[in-house]
Amino acid sequence: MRGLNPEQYAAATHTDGPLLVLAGAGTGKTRVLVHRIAHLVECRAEPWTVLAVTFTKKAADEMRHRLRGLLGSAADAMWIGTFHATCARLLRRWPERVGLTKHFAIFDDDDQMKLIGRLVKEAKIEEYVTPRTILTRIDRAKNRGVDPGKEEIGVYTDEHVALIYPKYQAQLEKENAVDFNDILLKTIKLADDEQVGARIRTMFRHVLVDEFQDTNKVQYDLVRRFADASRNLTVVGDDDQAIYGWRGANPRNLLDFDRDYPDAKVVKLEQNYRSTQVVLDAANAVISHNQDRRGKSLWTEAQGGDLIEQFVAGDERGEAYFIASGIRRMLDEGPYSPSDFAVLYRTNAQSRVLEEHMRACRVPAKVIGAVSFFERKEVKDVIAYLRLLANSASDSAFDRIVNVPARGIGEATVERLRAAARADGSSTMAAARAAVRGEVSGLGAGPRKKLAVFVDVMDGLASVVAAGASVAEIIIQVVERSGLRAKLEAEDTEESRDRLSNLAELVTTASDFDDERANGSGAAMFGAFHDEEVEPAPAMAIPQTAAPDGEPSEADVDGDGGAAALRAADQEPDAMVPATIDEFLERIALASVADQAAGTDFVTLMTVHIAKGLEYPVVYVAGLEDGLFPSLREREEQSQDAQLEEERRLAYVAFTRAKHRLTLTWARTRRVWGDIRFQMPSRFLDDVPPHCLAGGKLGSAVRAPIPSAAAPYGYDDPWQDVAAAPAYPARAPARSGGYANTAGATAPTPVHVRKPRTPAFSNSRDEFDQRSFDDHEPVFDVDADGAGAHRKGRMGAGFATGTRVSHAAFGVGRVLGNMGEGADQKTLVDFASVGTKTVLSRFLQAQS
DNA sequence: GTCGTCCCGGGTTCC
DNA sequence: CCGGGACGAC
Repeated sequence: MRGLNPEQYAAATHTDGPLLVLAGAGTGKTRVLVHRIAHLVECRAEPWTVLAVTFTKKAADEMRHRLRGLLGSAADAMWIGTFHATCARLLRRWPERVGLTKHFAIFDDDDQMKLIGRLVKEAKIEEYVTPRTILTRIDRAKNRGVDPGKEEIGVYTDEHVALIYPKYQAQLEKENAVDFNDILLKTIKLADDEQVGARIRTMFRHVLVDEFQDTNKVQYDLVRRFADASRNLTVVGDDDQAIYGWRGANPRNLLDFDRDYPDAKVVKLEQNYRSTQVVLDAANAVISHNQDRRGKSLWTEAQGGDLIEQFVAGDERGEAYFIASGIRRMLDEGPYSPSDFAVLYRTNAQSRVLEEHMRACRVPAKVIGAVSFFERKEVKDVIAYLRLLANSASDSAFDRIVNVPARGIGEATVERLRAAARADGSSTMAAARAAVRGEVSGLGAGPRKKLAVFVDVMDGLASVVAAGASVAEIIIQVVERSGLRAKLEAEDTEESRDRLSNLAELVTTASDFDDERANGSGAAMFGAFHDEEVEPAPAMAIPQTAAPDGEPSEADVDGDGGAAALRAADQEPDAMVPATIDEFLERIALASVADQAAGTDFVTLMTVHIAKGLEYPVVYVAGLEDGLFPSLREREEQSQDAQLEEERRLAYVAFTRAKHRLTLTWARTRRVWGDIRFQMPSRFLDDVPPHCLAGGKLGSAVRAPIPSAAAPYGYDDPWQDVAAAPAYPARAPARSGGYANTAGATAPTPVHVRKPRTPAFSNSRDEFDQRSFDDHEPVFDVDADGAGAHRKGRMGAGFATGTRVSHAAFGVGRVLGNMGEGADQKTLVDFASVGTKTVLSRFLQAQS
């Protein structure tokens, strides 16, 4: 408890009952949470009765990591997880209570859109609504715990949603799947269940929730249930950082917490330990314009500080160049390393030009978010194979991959299968099998043969799974047997090589997962750094593994076994599908962009949303333009004012990420979807007090009204303003934006942005480092013709340099060298298809 | 049924 | 400006 200020101490050592911690940015919120948990474990509660809930896995990981510093391995005994991961685990424990089976799948946005798209088409209403609209409405209703089919908009219910939603939900049910909202909703149902509800509501004696301002109604309802018995509910948040209104978050949950819990102790944390006074003044000035806030003001002992730089560029490339070259210079001159910098922006679309200029200026940078790895087409395809393997009822997975890679099975065939499946209430996969046996009418010999090929592929893969292959091995086999590898290799384009290497990356991910699972318990899902077996304290009976007969004894997990009971959820063996596939799929579905490691050697480029909770010595906020930041799009569910207030909070979050230096930039013109927009400075720039700014006020007298149909750019005559701007014919990287307040903008040497032939930094993680698999024998020889047929007993010898070898995923290549020995021995191979890779030797076969 | 070309539209933000 | 869907040619 050392080093806490009085308020922090009061929060950390609060005894029992509800506690509300209103914590401003940079006030040591996480620190207090961690100390509070440590305090609880040391004096008030057994660790496994503590539940800490976060929004992102990264936040959970961070918390566990810090807790380990205080508590050691006891930190592993408690339950620290995201809302969704926690709930998913509860559902896996008692799936049948809410109409699921243990192997339920999680539908992501893509799956939802595809399904709704199909339903919209079938209902022939595609001229009236887009699937996106329907999905948004469904999500919005579910966020609020309302039945989407019955939600009233104005005085009437949305007929299209009312038509589609029941079909949508029915299909989910049929596929044994849930969407993100269902995960939470069904968990609430579980907590209200007469059989198991009481257990869930008494599982935890202390419940702590981080970023409470971001909870929506359903999440709040859920948390209240978790804390139902004990009332030991600690919520921590900052109403000024409520930036998820668009996904149903309700800051009133935080603001009115002491109305629901009148006996709640309230602690305010206002001393900021992160930023300089200058940065705080700017942030406070912006947020002070908001009406609807609980009101607290941050202060710091770090008086003064570097003034805030501002820069206005001619266009987005000038802006990007200014930022990239500025960082380059600081790296060259200063005591800075790349990880000291973050560039924040409002929308992902801004990332690209920034990334390009970073590259051109040889600044190692990484974009977080945008198209997440798991959203790549080829990755999703392989995942769909896994999903279909794990659950043959998954029509959505079937749809996705029957014909990927193309094997001549077209829409007409699939539609017949669908009809057949509908007729006898089975899945399309089952119908495909029936068709191969000739039991589906209307299918000729041709389609039948092609379906047989597909069914064979799936059966072959099933035997790989049944033989006990690890997830990484299964994925390698999927890539091979599906023909994906062959197809991508045949294409042999830059893109196809890229895709192959993404698949290799997927194998690496799976392999990490296998490792974790091999040496951890089910808790590996939650703990970030789960390197060792969870140590139960001697006196406690935490069932870490299933009893010999495979069933964890109910008596053991009953009562106070909170975290342990959850961990036990995945320990029950299943005849056909190992829980590992489910677990892997779940992890992927619940992975978030924020979880992508902000590398230690990179400048981080990300949206403001993702940056919440992070801090950097030097921060650039780009694109401070009216209409972009604040975004002024019309949205149906929020008033203009409410929206603007949220944007303001977003700016507040952005500014307060900076520890020492903050630079605000905007561009007078910006390309949006190909055409050039003329931009006005953000109104938030006006709010920054002049005394904080290097060079005084920005030339920002012109205020853009909210865009309208008559003035789509927000003002009447865009050209009028351009006349004042520097001539702008050649869209070359802008030198400076024209206005003079550009301290530090020394005239740069013109740099032509082009893709460098060799990247300045290499993403040098070995893309095909499969690392240690389980120590069992490789399983590739499950059938004679297995393309990955693996020769046993040839370990440790390695391959002579120059030997031609083949690999299930990468094809043929030439050996460059060996390293390591035994099962871990690796070989460096120059593959024809994907270039040089390090692979485990036992996955190679010598070519004669 | 596949593959190429053209056209249209893109929800900002995420678990 | 991109990518996905629609449509037409093999």
